[in-house]
Amino acid sequence: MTASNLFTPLARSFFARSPRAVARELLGKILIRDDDDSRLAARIVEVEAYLGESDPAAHAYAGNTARTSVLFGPPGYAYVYFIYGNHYCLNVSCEREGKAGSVLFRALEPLQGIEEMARSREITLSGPRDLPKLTSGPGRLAQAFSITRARDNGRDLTSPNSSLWIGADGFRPKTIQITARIGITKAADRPLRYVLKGNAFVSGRLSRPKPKPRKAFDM
DNA sequence: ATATCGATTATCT
DNA sequence: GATAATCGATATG
Repeated sequence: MTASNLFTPLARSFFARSPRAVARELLGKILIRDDDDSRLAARIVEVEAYLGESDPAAHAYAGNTARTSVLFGPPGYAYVYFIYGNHYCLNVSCEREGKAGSVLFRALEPLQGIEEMARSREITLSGPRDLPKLTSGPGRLAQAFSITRARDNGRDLTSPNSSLWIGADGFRPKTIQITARIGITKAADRPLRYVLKGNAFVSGRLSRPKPKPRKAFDM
C-alpha cells in the first residue's frame, strides 16, 4: 500500500470551481502532512472563501504580483502568505488559470500526530482541553503543520506524493454554518466563512460583528 | 467573560 | 510610511 492509506486524494477538478463551492465542500476533508517517517492528519472544520480580483478583502484584489501569482495559476495549489510579521496562513487556489480565487484554512480538528503538532507549536498539552490550541486558527494550524511560504507556497495539494495534500475519508458533514469572515476590514459583511456547526475546534469567539463604535454624545 | 494591545516584517501606496 | 486573511498576554467586569 502507499502512503495515502486511508485517505483518498481530491481531483484537481474539485478545486476548479468557485471559492464558495470549494469552501463548502472542503469542510470535513483532511489536511495531511507526510514526512519521511511521520504523518500529520487533521479534519478541516472552518474555512473562508476569497473571491479573487473582485473581492476587496482578497490578496488577489491587488492583481497578479510576485506574492499572489499562485492565486492566478491553476487550481489545487497552496498559497501561503506571511502576516503581522509573525504568522503563516494556508490557502488553496480555486477557479482556473488566469482567474484568481482561494479558500483560507482557518481551523482543523487533529486526528493523527498530535504530539508532533504540539512540538511544532512549542506548547505543552495539559489535557484534551488544550487541543484547540494546536490547530484552531489559521496561524496556529500553519505552525502545527510546519507550513511556511518558503517550503509550501505553490505546492500541489492534490497529489498524495506531495508532503502536504488534502484527502477524504468518507466523513459527511451534518450541519454547515455560514457567517461573515473574521479579521478583515474590507467587505467584512459578506457570508463567506464556512464552519462545521458545533465543532469544538472552530476558531474565534462565535462571530459577533464588533459592536459599532458609538459615542454617547457629539458636539 | 470580553476588551485592548504589542509584536514584527512582507507587501503595497 | 502604513497596513495586515493573527496570536498571546494583560487588563478589566
